Amino acid sequence: MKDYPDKMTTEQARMFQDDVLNIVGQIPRGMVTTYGHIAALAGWPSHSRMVGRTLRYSPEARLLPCHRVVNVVGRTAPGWSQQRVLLEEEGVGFKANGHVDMKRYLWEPLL
DNA sequence: AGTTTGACTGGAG
DNA sequence: CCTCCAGCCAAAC
Repeated sequence: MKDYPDKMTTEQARMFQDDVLNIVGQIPRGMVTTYGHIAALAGWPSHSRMVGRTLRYSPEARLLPCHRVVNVVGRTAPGWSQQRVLLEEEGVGFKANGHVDMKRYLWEPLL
């Protein structure tokens, strides 16, 4: 029994990236979600890193609220200080350590 | 075809 | 709370 997922085909990778972008477009204003949640919702729970890569390099991501994606502890993306500003503008609160207060602002997409 | 690289994650110290 | 560190895995080298 396979207890690990199959390696992605390039076709599956393409679909995964489409799903990621669609999911990001659904994050409500003033909320955030995580790379892991998005990967799981797209059907590949172990591909959180690929979610990050998709948002970083996909041109379409520019048109989406990708600033609403943070890591599992509420950490904003490395080298993108504007992300915090954008989130605070829509009311997302940060803790003293510079992380999003996930207790209040995490949006968990319905499966 | 082998190695390195991350917008990641969970756990250890 | 913070800093490694191992595991992760498609992509880029």
